Amino acid sequence: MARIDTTGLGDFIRQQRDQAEMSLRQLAKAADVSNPYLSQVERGLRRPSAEILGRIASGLRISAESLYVRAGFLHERTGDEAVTEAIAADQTLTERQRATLLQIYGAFQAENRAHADRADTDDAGDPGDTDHPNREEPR
Amino acid sequence: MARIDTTGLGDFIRQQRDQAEMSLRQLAKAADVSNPYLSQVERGLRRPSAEILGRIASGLRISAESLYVRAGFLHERTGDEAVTEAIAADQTLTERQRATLLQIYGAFQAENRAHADRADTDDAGDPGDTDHPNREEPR
DNA sequence: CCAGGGTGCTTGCAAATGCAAGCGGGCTGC
DNA sequence: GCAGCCCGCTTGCATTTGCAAGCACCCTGG
Repeated sequence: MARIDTTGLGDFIRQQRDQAEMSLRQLAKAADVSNPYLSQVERGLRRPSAEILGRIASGLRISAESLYVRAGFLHERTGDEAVTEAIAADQTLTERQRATLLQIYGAFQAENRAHADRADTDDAGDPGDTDHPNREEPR
Repeated sequence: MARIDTTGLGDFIRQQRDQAEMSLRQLAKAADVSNPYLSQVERGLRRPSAEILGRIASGLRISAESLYVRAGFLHERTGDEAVTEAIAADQTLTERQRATLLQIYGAFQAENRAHADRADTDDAGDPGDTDHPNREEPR
């Protein structure tokens, strides 16, 4: 009983597979992975390599990143981390432009924090009533 | 025989290691990976698992993502994709703030494009792969 | 000269990955 | 009944990962 215990990853995969209403063999074929191995992965008996993980992700039509995060190969990034990192890493911007963006971003966050602090009493100004679900559609 | 040909990943790691002025053994220790194995990885003889890859990334003080991209486990996201996605997905901002940031970002890019256009005509769209891998700035 | 430490590389070997083949069981239709 | 086709799971087994130990080489310095 080599209890490898990658549970969470396997559960997640199975959950996604159920949600997509695919059988284990269907996903195995779509992901180009043998069905016995996929079965073992889903039950946490085996720890799939990154390549297999990527294929499973593509078979599930989800981003590989989410699986890597689930597998613990990539640490989850909260929204603000993602933004600051992405901006800092963007080589298409000049250093000054990056700094400007980061500054504005920080100001927005500070503003929101201040708002949140005195949330209940004073709610003048920003009518944050409806946030339109814009085109960001997870596929 | 088994020419695995993960070249590009190994070269990238060695290049980053050189740039950080670390010896192979130093990086091996920092990454908690055996030095023979790291040597083989750098020469493209072995294909490291995601876990080892993550450890190497941490030893190099670079993001794990860049290594995954290099290893072909994650498709590359150009800087602007990453930024726009991150901003659009950030739920700590109001819709208006997101729109503002995206607008500013777009303006910066347009500005840079204009600059690049009248800078020189030869450099076509090729994103130079070896220039600046996204090295995170220590804050 | 040669101990001591540095560099990277080669060599077996335990352990893990990933698969082909096969197993038991549940349906449907002939 | 039973042939055919699904479902998921178990079982060997070739291949690969990743490491401990050891090799050859280059510097310093006592």
